[in-house]
Amino acid sequence: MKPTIYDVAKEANVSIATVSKVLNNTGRISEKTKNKVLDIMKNLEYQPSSVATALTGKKTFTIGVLVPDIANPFFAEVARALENNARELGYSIILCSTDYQLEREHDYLDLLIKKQVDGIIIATEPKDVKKLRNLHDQNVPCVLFSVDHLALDSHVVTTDDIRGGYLAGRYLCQKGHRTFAVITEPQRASGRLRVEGFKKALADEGVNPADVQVIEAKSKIEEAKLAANQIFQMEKRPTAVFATTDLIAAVFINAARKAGVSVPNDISIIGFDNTIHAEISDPGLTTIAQPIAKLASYTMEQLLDSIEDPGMPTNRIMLAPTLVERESVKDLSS
Amino acid sequence: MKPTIYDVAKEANVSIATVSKVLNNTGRISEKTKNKVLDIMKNLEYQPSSVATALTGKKTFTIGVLVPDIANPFFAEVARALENNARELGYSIILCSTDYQLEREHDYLDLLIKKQVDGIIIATEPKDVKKLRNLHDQNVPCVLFSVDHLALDSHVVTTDDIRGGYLAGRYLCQKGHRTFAVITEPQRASGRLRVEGFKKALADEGVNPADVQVIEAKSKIEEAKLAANQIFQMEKRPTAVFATTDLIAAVFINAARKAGVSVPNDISIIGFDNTIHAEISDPGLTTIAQPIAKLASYTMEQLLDSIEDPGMPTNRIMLAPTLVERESVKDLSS
DNA sequence: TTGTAAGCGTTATCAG
DNA sequence: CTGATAACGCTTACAA
Repeated sequence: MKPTIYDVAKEANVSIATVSKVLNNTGRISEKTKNKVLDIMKNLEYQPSSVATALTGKKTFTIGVLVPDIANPFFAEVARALENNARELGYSIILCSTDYQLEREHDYLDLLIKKQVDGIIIATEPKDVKKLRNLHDQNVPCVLFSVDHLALDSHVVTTDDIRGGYLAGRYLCQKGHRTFAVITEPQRASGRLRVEGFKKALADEGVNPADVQVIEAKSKIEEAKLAANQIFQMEKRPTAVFATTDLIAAVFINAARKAGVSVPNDISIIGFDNTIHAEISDPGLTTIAQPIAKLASYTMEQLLDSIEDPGMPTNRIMLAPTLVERESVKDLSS
Repeated sequence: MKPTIYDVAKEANVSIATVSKVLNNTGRISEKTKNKVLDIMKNLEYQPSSVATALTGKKTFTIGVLVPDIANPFFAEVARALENNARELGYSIILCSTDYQLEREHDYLDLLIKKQVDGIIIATEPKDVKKLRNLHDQNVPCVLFSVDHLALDSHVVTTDDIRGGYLAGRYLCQKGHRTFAVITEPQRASGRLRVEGFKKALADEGVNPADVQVIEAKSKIEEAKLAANQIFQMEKRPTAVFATTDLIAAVFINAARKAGVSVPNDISIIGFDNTIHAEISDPGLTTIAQPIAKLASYTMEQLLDSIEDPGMPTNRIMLAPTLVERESVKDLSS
């Protein structure tokens, strides 16, 4: 059996209270006994049980992270960033990948509550407001990551999607483009916001947003391929395309090659997220980068703050995306 | 505050023992009180604290998963598969991404022990045998996933890498190829095994394995690019290349295009892992698929079994990979 | 400076 | 069938 605090106490001829105190550096204890206890702990390879600690101390130092799909490169990056932050702060992460299924999300939420996690980070599109309200009522601190929902008053840390779309639109216009198509995920609020920002940029640059052809596709290979081909067959083919995810854009590039359309010579494309797809595709994909590391650290900060002070006002933090220039957009202006 | 078993008991005018019994369906209790208690639990939205349960019952229903990098598509898939299995079996997963750093691995291992996880799945290359022995001594069930180490006698579930390499080699030979290069990760044991199998296949097909040019590269974009270009500049350029990861192969394909070398017309390539890179690349990458879902379910099974019976003999399970044919290999035989 | 004892939310063993 | 009560490993007043 693993040694307990009692084993250490017995071996050191002190009480468990004393051991506890040297463990937590609380109270006052003589250097001598302190060292003795420390020594013995080392010898026995004593590790305090955080289960027991949690039962008394009320904290588990564990937080739950809900993502729709950990195999999606964006969320994988997110998970890595969050986990990194958590580790540095002494927390560990229970990973919950809902596979876009509401039921799993519910199950996980219940599970996390049972496990007494100190907080929850939600990166799945909030469909069931009730359930989330529940969390709030149960005093489980919770922050929404890169998703938003006005009906909820929980903390939110997100990329400024409108601005991201705007950046994409403005960039394309500045490169001399005037006719556009957009491929977007209709279910995701972020997708809609990105398109909104995109159109706003066009308007500001004097292009009629109504002329933009919007095609809907989930961020899956097959759907993206279909959407791409739809664009190649248009009679008035646009000179530039805005895809609201890198996966869609990467598939677009390959589909273009297959259709005998050259990127960026015949058609330009800009993506969103700056995942590995953008880096690996050929030509390299110009894209809007979400500041994942920053998002993650702000998220953890919000979460920990509201663990400390559950009554704190709910902030909505919106971080600016940036444009990463590669080779998928042609300059038509010169 | 969240309701406890005492709240339920008081409300129902029974003892906590009774509540506990209806909760676990143990002992005998009248339908009537049972229903009463059940009702009240529902009303109060009572969730038993699994922290308290863990303290008595000795099980946390949590397992730790160590991966080198969750943002690597292969490990992301692995995490998803493991997590899926775990969820179905009532376990949750603490995700630990070590970023290939030994120190982090140590820290995580200590953490997991403190958290009293019921078991640990290790998918990182075992560098420090001592630490793992420790786990064994501390009676923490543990299974190695897709890595192996003869010095360890823990459970192992892995792909038959030698066979995978063999499949790749045989396939290329059957397609009429006779001159080869290999790009492999030298640090990973799996990389070495894959190459070994590859050479074995060549030998069986009458090709001298000594003629194979082996180039080393980590599975990173930059290194893969370098390795690819090295091959394009060879005076005796091979007709086929075996890359021990899909990422390397995907980068190779793009580098080829940039170098004016056509895949598969001028040179053929075969990858390993069947990640999203293989699917998305153009041309589609012929590759060796690891049976991730199966690996995951066997792993969980081994782990749970050895949680039940810590003394069980340590199995080494090796699952067969399969070849997934796409368009990156040219048939030279006809 | 150190020790005693209550309490955290369960489970499990006995009695009743 | 139901209820006291000890035990799990630790923290934290409060005593000594």
